[in-house]
Amino acid sequence: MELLSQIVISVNPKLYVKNPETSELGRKIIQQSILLIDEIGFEAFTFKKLGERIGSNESSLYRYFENKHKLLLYLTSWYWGWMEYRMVFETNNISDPKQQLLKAIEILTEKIKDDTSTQHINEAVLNNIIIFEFTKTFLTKEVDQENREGFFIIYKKVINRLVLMIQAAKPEYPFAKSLASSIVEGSLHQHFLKDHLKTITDCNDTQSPTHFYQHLIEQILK
Amino acid sequence: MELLSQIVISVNPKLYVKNPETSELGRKIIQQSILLIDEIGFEAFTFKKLGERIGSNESSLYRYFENKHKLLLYLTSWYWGWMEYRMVFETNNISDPKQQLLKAIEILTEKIKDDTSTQHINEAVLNNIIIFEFTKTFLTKEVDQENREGFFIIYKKVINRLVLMIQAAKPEYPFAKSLASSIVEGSLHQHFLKDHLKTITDCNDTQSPTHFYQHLIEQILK
DNA sequence: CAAAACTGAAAGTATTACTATTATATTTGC
DNA sequence: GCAAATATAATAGTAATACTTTCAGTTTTG
Repeated sequence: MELLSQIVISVNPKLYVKNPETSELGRKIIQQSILLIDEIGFEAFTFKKLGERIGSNESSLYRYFENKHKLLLYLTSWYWGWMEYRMVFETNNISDPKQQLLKAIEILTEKIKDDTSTQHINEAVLNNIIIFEFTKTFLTKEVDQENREGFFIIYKKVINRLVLMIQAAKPEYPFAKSLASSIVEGSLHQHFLKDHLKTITDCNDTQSPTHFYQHLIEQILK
Repeated sequence: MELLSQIVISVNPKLYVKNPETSELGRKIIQQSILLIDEIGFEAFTFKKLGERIGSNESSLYRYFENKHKLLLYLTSWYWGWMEYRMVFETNNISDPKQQLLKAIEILTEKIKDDTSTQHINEAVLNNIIIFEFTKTFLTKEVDQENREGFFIIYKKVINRLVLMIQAAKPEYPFAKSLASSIVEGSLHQHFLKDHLKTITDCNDTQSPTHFYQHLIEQILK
């Protein structure tokens, strides 16, 4: 589904030195970093390699992002901002709380296959990066400070929107927050297992994490 | 609860160059690496720092482990081996499938508070490391090869034991594997959120991840 | 008691993750 | 249209990381 030909997601300005959306080089950094991180993994990814790939000098990239960790936080924030936008846009015309919740879970847990929303961001590849790298962005010794600086605020907003939908569908359920965070993190995990540790998941080409979590929600709402 | 004063957990020999259980230096590496990784985090952890801490040379540590990633795989394998042992030991006298399942979930999701089983391994601190670092051991580009080499086999055995218990309690449930992997990974995640991103979990000092998952299982078994 | 195995000390290498400086190119504001 | 400001590129440099190698001394063991 085509939402808007050119959507703009705003990301915490503390994550960049210079806003990459304001120049050609900045957009190239975003576009190519997504592809390069997907290809070689975040550990092996360096600004030097990215510079070589886009025909730019390493030092120029440091004028946009302090370090590669901040760049990854930028990419993941953009992703969750985009997800929040889709979540609001695609559920606001559904009046039945249960149906709205099921739709939100579909949006949050399905694999992204298309690259439609923006020129320079390939959302399908970015989704792969989220599956592999998102968890690592907060499993660090700096998490408390970075949380205080608001680096995870968009992600928490997404979770809290899901919490509200769970509460609307079943007000007496006592673990709405834990359930919401479990679903979002858990679906990334199930996507990973489906591709790499198949023996400990039921998910495959015919049964997606979306089915698992929608089935789970049906049981809980009963 | 005291299981055995000296339990021995066997770990895939491919994970080490020389078995650390066979020498004083080896046991010191295990003991102090757990404490140091917990203190400074795995990213900042180096063999040089560990060497300084235990009064040994960096090069000596490389005679036990190829690199710090393998050392972390060793520690996490030991942990899951210990969990499997506890899971079997503490549930085999429970005949009711539902009660057995609830007990297994308790063991797998509760925070480890004591350090009772072994001389040189502090299980409570190791549990903290698992919460912070375990997910990162497989979210790498090398996961498929390392999986083929059997580096995650003990973890998969733990999940599969839980799968069998879910199936015994409710044979018609269609997502036993995904549920089992969700519970184990998810409880680590909930423990993390409880300490660092409190606004997106219901877990706290009075309500633990164990309560959340036991409540969830009750709903599913209905 | 000699050989083998283990440990420590020191030095060396390639890479990473930056920072600093200077030169050049491009944009913009008047 | 031109000066000033800004952006980018090129180069060099630094400290730390993640090892590897060599060699010497010490301990274990058959």
